[in-house]
Amino acid sequence: MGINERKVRERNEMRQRIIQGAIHMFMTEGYEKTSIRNIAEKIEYSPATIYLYYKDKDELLYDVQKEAFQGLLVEFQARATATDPFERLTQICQTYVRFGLTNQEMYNLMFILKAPMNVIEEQEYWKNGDDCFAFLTTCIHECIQLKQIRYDNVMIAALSVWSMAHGLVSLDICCRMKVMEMEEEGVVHAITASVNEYLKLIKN
Amino acid sequence: MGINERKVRERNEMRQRIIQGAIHMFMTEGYEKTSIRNIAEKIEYSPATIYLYYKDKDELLYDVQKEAFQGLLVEFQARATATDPFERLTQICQTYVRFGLTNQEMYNLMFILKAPMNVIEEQEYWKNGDDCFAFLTTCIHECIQLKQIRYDNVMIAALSVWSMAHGLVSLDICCRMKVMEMEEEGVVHAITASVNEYLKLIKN
Amino acid sequence: MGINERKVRERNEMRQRIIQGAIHMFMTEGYEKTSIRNIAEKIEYSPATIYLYYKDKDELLYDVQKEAFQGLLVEFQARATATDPFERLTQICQTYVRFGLTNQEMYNLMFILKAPMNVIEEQEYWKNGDDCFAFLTTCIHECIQLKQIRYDNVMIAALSVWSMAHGLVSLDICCRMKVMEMEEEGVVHAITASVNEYLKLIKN
Amino acid sequence: MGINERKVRERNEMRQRIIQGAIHMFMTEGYEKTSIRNIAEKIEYSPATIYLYYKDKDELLYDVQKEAFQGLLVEFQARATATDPFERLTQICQTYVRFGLTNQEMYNLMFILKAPMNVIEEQEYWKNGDDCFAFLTTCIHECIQLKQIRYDNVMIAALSVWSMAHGLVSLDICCRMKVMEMEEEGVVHAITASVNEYLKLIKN
DNA sequence: AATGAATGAGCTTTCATTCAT
DNA sequence: GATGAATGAAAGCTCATTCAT
Repeated sequence: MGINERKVRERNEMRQRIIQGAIHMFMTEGYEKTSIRNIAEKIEYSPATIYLYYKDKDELLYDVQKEAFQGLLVEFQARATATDPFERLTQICQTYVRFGLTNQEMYNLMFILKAPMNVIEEQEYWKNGDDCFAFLTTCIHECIQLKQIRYDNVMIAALSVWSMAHGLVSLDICCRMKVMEMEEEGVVHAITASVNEYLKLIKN
Repeated sequence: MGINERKVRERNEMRQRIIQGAIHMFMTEGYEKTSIRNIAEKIEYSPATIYLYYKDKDELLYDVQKEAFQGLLVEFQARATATDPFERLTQICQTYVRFGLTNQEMYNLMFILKAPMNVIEEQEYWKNGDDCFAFLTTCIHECIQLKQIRYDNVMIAALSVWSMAHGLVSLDICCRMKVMEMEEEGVVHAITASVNEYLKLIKN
Repeated sequence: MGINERKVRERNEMRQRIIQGAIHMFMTEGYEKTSIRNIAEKIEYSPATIYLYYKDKDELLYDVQKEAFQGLLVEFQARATATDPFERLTQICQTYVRFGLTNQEMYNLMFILKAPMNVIEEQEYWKNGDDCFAFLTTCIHECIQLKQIRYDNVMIAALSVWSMAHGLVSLDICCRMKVMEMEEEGVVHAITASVNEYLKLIKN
Repeated sequence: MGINERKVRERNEMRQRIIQGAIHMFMTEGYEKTSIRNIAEKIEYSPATIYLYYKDKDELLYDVQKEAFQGLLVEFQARATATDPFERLTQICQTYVRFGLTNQEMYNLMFILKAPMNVIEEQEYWKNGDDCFAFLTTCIHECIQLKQIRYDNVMIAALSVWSMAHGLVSLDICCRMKVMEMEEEGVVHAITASVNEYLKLIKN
């Protein structure tokens, strides 16, 4: 028993080391320059070793993404704690945007890059995003039941809230905010304002 | 004068040829498989020739992006023709979403990919997206003046509308809709519904 | 004694398991995709375990080859049973060709691939092929004694018969029959015809 | 005109350089250790350069094989010059065997290795081996017309002669002659003897 | 203006093998 | 006896870019 458990633990520790190496490469060098070789070098193992833990690069990226989502969930649980559903929804939105803007490379991997999605088979759904999405959905469900928001369909409401937040964050990350003649500071302010306006709009 | 004009014209014609080759590669093979070599092959010139017209790949992509935006503008001008500002806003949103979902690779280049944005210098703004954004802004400006929508700040309103639409389209393109257990068909329906709900919400 | 015998038996059983795994890989995936790792996976042992039973890959292949030769010998014993030597020679040739064409990957290992031959030291002879070759030689010896064939030297005759059969089979396996403009079916027919013609030629 | 011709010539010269580099690697290091990188290093070019002249490794090997066949054809033309068809057939066989035994690695590439055959599309035939095979076929055709040999079908006869010679040479090259307890010298003698015996057998 | 030729740098992946446990 | 963990070495291949002509 103990021996098996140790083995499993060690295996997980190694996977963690790889994941952390990948995250480090992402954050310091960006996605483009993150290769299996680079990650291996970073954690001081040979490239071949990584293939003992991951079938291919996409699988590794998928796990890195999973890790990133756990980070977002932790943020949600720490910052979106209000008992009032609508108040909590506000906190969720603010946390989401804040997370995206401060962890741009991770956000990229979580919501924009295609690679990690390749491991998801046809007809299957995207498990990594599950818990965070459920966190949002649950909250919205409560909002609707209490008639706090002007949506009646949970799915549509959840998708809308998420899209608004994602739209704002991703346009910024992908540098598209440069259409507007604004300072960096102004952009962040506009994003926040837009989220708040949106929340006001949907409030009953 | 005549000679110079001809030269300029010829130069532009060649640039067009390159751009069209790139667009063709994008649409038939996708962004990942679009390399300078592939484009050159497509238009039956040597890779080196492309470098006579573009400093590097990013500059070329920037111009392809510009072309793509002209396409979107044409769509706007053709489909968002209502004289009533709010009605026109509705048409703009629908056209945008429709364009994104039917030209995914081009949308990718226009709003998601980082590469073409590298040419924009610090402090400069993003000229390619200009006209399309102005089209939206103008419309929203009118909506606000006629008090047709519940926003009062043009910038915030424009950013919000755009973000909502972009959020929906890009989450789909980037396969993130897979969190929700929906058929492909259902997804498109949900996107449309979300846009419509949003327009209802902002309507005065 | 009993203990030692059991150990030897167990060791042989394990070797058999490895060999059978290798054969399975050969036949289902072909030689190119047969790696130590694949074999180990197939028999559900670790790659390292194989090295407890075989010094290196070549040694393992040598043993797989030995097994394959036992298969050919069994075929000879089952199908080349005529008491008349020349008739038996005919049966041997037909069995050989048939075996080669229906077990191409194994034939490759037995008669073409270099790897398994690396274990044979200088000055040593090739024990794996021994029994099968003896089966042929014995038969030819009888043919010569009864003056049924137009050869007088057993070695030369055996080598000739073998070479003719091997030439035909291996040219087919190695795709060299493609010089001739023939259908797949025609090729098999030509091989059979060539063998028969050869037997007619050497018959006294 | 002159310019184009020079370009074509230079291109062929480069291809020759690559081919010769490959041949050199083959002969000094053997097939297994001949990689694109190795060849590139040998001729002091970068690996990428080779891909300007050959689509992939198989295509290069196909061309090396072509070169090797030209070498064999030259040998045929130099050594198989008798006007009497049967005599010429004898010369062909002897030349073939001699060529195989003295250029073992090239023979391997020409008649045994699978890689160069991958470029041949389904339904197509193997052009590289064409001329040499025709040289043999023509000769046999004449033999048959003059009733010098005991075969009546040209194809069967050609295939038989070739198979006998190839069987002898390839069994030697692939070290299978080690079944027989013979010195290296004895083996060569046995091969020669077998060819001669065969020729005697088929002679009318 | 156009290009043929070339490359440095990089990629993902696979393999036979070793060794401490 | 068995293995999990690890790796050095190598493979084929692609790309953006440069430069002499």
